[in-house]
Amino acid sequence: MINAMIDTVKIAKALSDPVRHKIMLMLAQNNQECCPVPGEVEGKTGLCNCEIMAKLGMIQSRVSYHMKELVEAGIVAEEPRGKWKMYFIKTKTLNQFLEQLRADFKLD
Amino acid sequence: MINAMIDTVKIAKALSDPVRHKIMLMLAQNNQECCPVPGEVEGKTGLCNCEIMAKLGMIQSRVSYHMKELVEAGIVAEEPRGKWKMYFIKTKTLNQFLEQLRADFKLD
DNA sequence: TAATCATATCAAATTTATTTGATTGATGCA
DNA sequence: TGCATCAATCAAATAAATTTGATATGATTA
Repeated sequence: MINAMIDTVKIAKALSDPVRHKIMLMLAQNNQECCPVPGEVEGKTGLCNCEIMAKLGMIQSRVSYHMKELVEAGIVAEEPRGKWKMYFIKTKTLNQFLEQLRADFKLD
Repeated sequence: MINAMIDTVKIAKALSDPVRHKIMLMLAQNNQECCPVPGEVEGKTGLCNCEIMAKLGMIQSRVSYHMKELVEAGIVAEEPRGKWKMYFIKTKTLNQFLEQLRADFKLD
């Protein structure tokens, strides 16, 4: 499979909102408590929408909006689990993002 | 000197605008043509405002606004050179930014 | 000093992003 | 089927970011 082009501006924008940053931290910590079937993608377990709502104390449509932004930026994967939806951090894409920045800005 | 705290959300926001991303790429390429005294910070040469305006074809106040955003995010340094102002990419801070993301998101 | 040049700042206009509450659609279960 | 649950979408409201043109500041030069 050919690597998708990394849109660094788009990913940076996804990470530039405090709510989404918190969500990413949560996803990275592999927490999952409320959903019956823990998911696994790239060796990581995921979170469902309901748990994110609970942890952040935010209403459903707000969480849904931000999850969509993260998915569209390509740094979060989603997978339906019955009427739930599990979200997973896309480690590979984030690594590519960092590599791209490293190359663009000539870092070490 | 103690390392300044890295505000990843703030830096991501700075990088999330296409104009600023272009500017960062330009700064990373060490170009400098129009200014009499090339600057040097962290081993990099810099760019003056006027050259950024010319390269991007943008008016002065617009460039000034974006440079301020980059400086306030901590990823660009500025240094007056007479009536010009030179800008430098802050490689160290960008490296710290990447390291922070790597740790936050448990990347390799 | 006066004029010029480079940049900063400001207010207004515009555009884009975020939040909310309501509604819809889809799934699972009684 | 009918009901309950979870998530997506929509429209409206709000907030934040960006752009522009005008003006101000500060340095250089004639």
